[in-house]
Amino acid sequence: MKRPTIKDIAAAAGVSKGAVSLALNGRSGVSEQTRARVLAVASSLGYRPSVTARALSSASADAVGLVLVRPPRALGDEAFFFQLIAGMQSAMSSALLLQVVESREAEIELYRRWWAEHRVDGVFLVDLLVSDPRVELMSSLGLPAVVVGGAGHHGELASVWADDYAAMTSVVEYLKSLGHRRIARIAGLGSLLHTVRRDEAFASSVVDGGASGGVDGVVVYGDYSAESGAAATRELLSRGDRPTAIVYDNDVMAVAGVEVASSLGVAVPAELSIVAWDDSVLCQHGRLTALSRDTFAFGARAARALLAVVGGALPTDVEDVLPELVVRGSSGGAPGA
Amino acid sequence: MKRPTIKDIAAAAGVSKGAVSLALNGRSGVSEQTRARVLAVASSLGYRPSVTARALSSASADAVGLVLVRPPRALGDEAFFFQLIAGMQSAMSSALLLQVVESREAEIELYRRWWAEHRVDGVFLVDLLVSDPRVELMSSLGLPAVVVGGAGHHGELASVWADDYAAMTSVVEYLKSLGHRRIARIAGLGSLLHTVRRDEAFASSVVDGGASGGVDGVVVYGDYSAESGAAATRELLSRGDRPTAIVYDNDVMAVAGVEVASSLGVAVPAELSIVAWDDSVLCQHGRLTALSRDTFAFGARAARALLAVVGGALPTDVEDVLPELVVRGSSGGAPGA
DNA sequence: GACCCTAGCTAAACCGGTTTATCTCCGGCT
DNA sequence: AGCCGGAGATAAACCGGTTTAGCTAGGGTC
Repeated sequence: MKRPTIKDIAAAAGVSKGAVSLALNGRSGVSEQTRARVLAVASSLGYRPSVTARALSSASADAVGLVLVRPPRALGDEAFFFQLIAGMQSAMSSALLLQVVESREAEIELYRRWWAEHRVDGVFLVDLLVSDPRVELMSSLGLPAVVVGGAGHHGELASVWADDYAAMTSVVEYLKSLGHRRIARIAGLGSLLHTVRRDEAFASSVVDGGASGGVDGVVVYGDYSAESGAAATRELLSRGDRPTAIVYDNDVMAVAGVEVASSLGVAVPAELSIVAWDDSVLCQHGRLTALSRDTFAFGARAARALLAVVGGALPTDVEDVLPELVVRGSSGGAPGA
Repeated sequence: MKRPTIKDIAAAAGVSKGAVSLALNGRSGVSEQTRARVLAVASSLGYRPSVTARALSSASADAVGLVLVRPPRALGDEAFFFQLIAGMQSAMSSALLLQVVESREAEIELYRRWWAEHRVDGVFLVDLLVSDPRVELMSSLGLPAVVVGGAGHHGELASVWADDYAAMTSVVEYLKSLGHRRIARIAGLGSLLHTVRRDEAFASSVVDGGASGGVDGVVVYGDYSAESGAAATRELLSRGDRPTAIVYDNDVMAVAGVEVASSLGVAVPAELSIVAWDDSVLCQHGRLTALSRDTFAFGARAARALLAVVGGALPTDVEDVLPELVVRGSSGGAPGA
């Protein structure tokens, strides 16, 4: 009652192991007649190839990898990643090898190992850094990879990204059009590429003269946690010339910001407009104006891109649809405007 | 510059492959002197064993599995699972093989395959059903497994669980003490074991005479989605004798319930008290009274239990701490009480 | 001195596939 | 008739480990 192996099929079909392998993989070297017989025997025996054995002789591993570098406890609140993972899975029939590690060094070591052992066919690269060493690593290893969320082109790698620059510009323009002249930004980790992109867009559209003239823009950095969002908001709101609008880099920080504002007696949106990046159940329920994108679909797109690269396709850059600003109750005209 | 294999070490240390294997795995059959030499050579060469090859010869696979049966898109909003996964990872050094499938049959097929190929050392079983076929399957396969969240004892399997019965009872008692006499419950999938447990506890404590006497209790089933929570709430609130308190089986449905209540002009908590199961950022920000437990720690505990079973320990049942009711703004005295 | 046991090691089989080298047979061409 | 080429198949090597059978040398026992 053991699961049948290629050897059993060979015996049952009266051919050699090698012939069975060729037949099953649709390669030439066996007659159509033999191939048909082998396939028949295989299916009648309920044969399923062993991914483990196959991986050992340097073929497909039937899995792709994702490594997240985070303090594990902080991860659970980030709905973004889970949405992304769910989306990836929806477009893949293979399994996802997931591991959370503490350091970038451990991450790199893991890639080396997984690839050397053919445990994965390819990997997703998230949280791209400015001049990220992983890009070079993938090329030198020859490990198929897709950069997820890092705008622009990265060496020889495929990437799937959304235009953070344009999105940030649209948010600032929206706020300016409402009469805001002191706009703040509570950013995420400054080491991440997309943070830098957003910084650039923010800086550029803030100083941009245009019809509305330049405005005052200040940036404070957080780490996506509610605590850091609250602290940053508190700092901004306690200034003499406090901003009339704040753009947050994620939903958790934005929600924390709303809390702080209300506890300080600052009315939202009458005295302070709040915009969150990345929509979620949290924003929907909190009625937060948010930059919304379909993270699930984004994940699915990333998975398809990775499968293509694994399949030998030339790496391409896929731009996701532009995040759309969903206006809810947390934003409005500037006070006195 | 290829990664060194056991063969390279053998050559460098001047012994056979077999001796190297014995030495590295701390097994008897080699002298301490030889072992030391082999270990020295191995570390100087930066040797890392190949999990793939090792798995093939029926040893450790250095990974554990988790299969989720869900429509993938619905998954992303369930912070619970991601918290759980993050917690699991925090207590494991091995990777997690994660796959989302559409059907229970596919799930079972996956367990068979993963185990036959030694792709995993063990699996987590979540969303336990009433008389779940997986329990029997694990025993017959001999696949180490831990039941996560299914109260009670399951065949020969280890389990990690929280006392849903006691928790539900405490919620109902709390509501009764506030004067509520018509209490409803919006449950999750009726096929899940923990739903049944909560049903039993709910039914029992609702009819329980005690000091406060019996109360009216009705149960409606949802599927954890915001839509189903909203629909169920709408149904309950449009009844003639609408409940004055509703207990939800998860956070997403509870939050949707708050929305519906306010859209129907039913004041929370003045006219309707709402209690959510499983606390989350969502509940915290929505100021929902919720049954809170540390899902992250729960996941970590489950991981440790699985590692123990994989390591050959006798399966045990570990009871998690009792979920604690965190009272926030969504619950209060019954109207007119 | 014959016998047995054991520690310490080697050679080889094995896990379940893929891949390469080799062998045979058959047909076509000159 | 002799030679070549290719199709179809097989045997064997290989991937990187684990495991078992077997060999050798040394020590203890009677």
